[in-house]
Order: sequence, then structure tokens, then C-alpha cells
Amino acid sequence: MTATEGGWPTPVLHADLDAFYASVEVIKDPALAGKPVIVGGTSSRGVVTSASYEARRMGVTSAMPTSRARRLCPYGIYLPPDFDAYGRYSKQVREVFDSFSPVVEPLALDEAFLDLRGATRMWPGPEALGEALRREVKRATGLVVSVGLAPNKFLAKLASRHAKPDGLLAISPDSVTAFLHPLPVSDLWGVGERTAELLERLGLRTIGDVAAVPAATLQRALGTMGGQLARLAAGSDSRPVIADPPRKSVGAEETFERDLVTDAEIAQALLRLSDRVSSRLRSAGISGQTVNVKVRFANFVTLTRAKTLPREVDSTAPIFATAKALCAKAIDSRSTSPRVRLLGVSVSQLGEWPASEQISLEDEPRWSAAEGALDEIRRKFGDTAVTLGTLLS
DNA sequence: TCTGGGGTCCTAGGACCC
DNA sequence: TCTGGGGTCCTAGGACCC
Repeated sequence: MTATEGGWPTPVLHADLDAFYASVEVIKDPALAGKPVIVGGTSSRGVVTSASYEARRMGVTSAMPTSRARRLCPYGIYLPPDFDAYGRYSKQVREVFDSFSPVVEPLALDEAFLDLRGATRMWPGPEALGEALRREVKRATGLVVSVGLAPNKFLAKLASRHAKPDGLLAISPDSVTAFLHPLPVSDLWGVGERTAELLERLGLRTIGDVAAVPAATLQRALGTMGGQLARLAAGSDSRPVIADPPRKSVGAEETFERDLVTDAEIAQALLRLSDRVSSRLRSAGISGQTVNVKVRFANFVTLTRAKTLPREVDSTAPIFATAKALCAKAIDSRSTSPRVRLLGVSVSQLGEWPASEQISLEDEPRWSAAEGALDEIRRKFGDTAVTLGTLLS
């Protein structure tokens, strides 16, 4: 917080598209305008990903099970997500952001931070820039974006949330405390259900309550997180806006309509997930060295297993072979016969090159063994005679 | 009410090396 | 013969975010 621009020390802008997925669906089909549109999993185990404001008025919120949303809003329009379309709109919005600042850090398809140092020189102040950005996103895409402006990331994000829908809120440096201290602790970044309960037990309900406790006391009670919360509650957050931080993992997971019970079903699902992950790695031109598997059982107990390979991979066969062995290990650690609700495969320890450029001759026997296992699955796909046991042999 | 799918970050213990 | 401490990597689990 050194340079001063229009009275602001290095302003940060947080832009957040209103009801993004639902809004894209309305643009795709204008007949949906003004109706309760709900995007999310349409299966019996799905949850709501995005709800139009009309649907929110009926009590529908994101992350709510779709089954519950249907009871609250029986005449809603329920749509499965169309990520290709959301990706295209997100890219268009990103182009607008890029025209306002050279430093844009996306957080998701529908939100980003912009570092405005320097950028506000061409505007009377941050608010004028923010309003221009909102107009330009609307003009270029038809989408509504809310904007928060503040001296740091944490406050900018809080501001955009309070600006919704279709608004802009600036928190100037001298209004930080008055804005922040009456808010509940759950508005602090990193405070979810668990930590909120913990703070409640300490008698801390508002951010002002947290700010009144000495940082050392918080640190004793909550470790590293305590120090973090003390800083946020004081309105300070020194994390810089980072232009396009590198990805750390690529994964795919699936909750099944009915729990999987046979080895063959499990193997098929792992193959599908491994293939999804590898094709996304290859289309990004990257590879990874650690394969992770997640298994969630019918009772919601969730296990993870990981293995770091001798070198980076980006093809289905080695990912699948590793995932299969890890999954067997996870399932074997349970005494009861498995009813598998969810499987996930992900690759981490990413390198910025395709694996094909790193492979050496000595890998050949190992990978051809993995390819052999893959061929076997493919031949017997759908054949219940295939078991994890035979695949592992 | 019955719990998605994409991620990030933190902690803690054990292995291993010096 | 018995025992050290620091550093790094790996694994598992958990909280959190959108």
C-alpha cells in the first residue's frame, strides 16, 4: 500500500458475474427470461449449481440438492450444465477484463481479480473504471457483472458480494472498519462451517469481535489460521493479484446414480475418468507425476490414495493402471464389501510439457504392460466377467 | 434436505539423507 | 554403542472456495 491513485492505495477490483450459468441459459433461450431457471445435476443425486434470481426468491440456493429445489420450486426450469457455452462466455468476459488491466487473476469461470495500479490513471477514479467495465461486459456479452473495489483482495471480494445484484460497491480505505466490523465471522475468507463453530464457542460472532482479540491469542487457539484471521479482521490482506497462476492439478470425478458394487463397474468408471483426465492434460500440453484416487462409499466415508510415478505422464494407460491399483488398495483397507458412491481420479505435480517429450526407451516395457491391461478392459468392456483381480494380475 | 465437480491450501507423520 | 537434528519428499486427511 504505497502508491496512491485517486486517493486509493493500489486498488483491487473483484468482478463477479450474477447467476452466471443461469444467465447464459437465458441468453441461449430468451424465452426463459423472467422465469425461475435452475442449472445443476438433474439426476436424483444432483445439486444446484446456479439459480436465477427468480428461483432464489423461491428459496433455491446453490449447492442445494436438486431434489429439495424441486419441492421448493416445482415449476422451475431445470437444466443440465452446458460447460462449453459457459467457457465461451467466460472467454469473452475475460477479453473485456484484459482491456482494463494487464494483471487479471481468474478465480473461476465467473469471477476474477484485477490489479488496478496504473489502470486508474486514465479514469477519474476506481468507481468510474468499475462502472465502465460493467457497461462493457454487458454490451459485449449481455451478461450482468457486479463489481467490488477495495484496497485489497479480501475486501474487494466482500464488496462485490454486497453489491449484488447488478451493482458496484467501493470500500474506500477510511470506511473499511465501519463496513467490516459488524459482519459475521463467516464473511472472513477461510471461515466455513467448522471454523465458525469454533469461533462461536470462543464467543466471537462478528468480525469486530475477532478484531478485538489479540493476534497472539487467536494464534494460540487456531494456529496459522488464527494469525490469518487476525489480519483479515483488521482489514489487511497482502496477497497480490497474480496474472494467471499455474494450475496445480487436473482431475475428474463422478457420483454415480446407483452405487457401484462389482469390480468390473469400478474398473470401467476408473477407465472413463482416467481417459477424461489424460485428454485434458494433453489438450493443455502438460503432464503430471502423481496420480490421486478418491473413493467415497455409500456411508459418505471418503478415502484418498496417491502414488508418485518415476516420471510425468499424460496418457490414459499409465494413469488408469495406477488408479486401478490405488483404488484396490483403498477398497481393501475396508473390511466390508464396497458400495461405491463416488470415484475420482486426478493428476498433480504438473510439469509444463507433454509426457511424450520426456519418455525414454527404458519406459517401453512398463507402458506396454499398462497398454495391455487397457486393451483387455476395452475388449471386455461391459463384460461382467472382468474383475479388478484379473486386471491386476 | 441429504449431500456435485472443479479446484486450493494446510497439517502431521514417516521415510530418507546428511 | 547409542543417539541428534534439520531438511525434503511423500502420503492421507480435512477445511474451504465457487
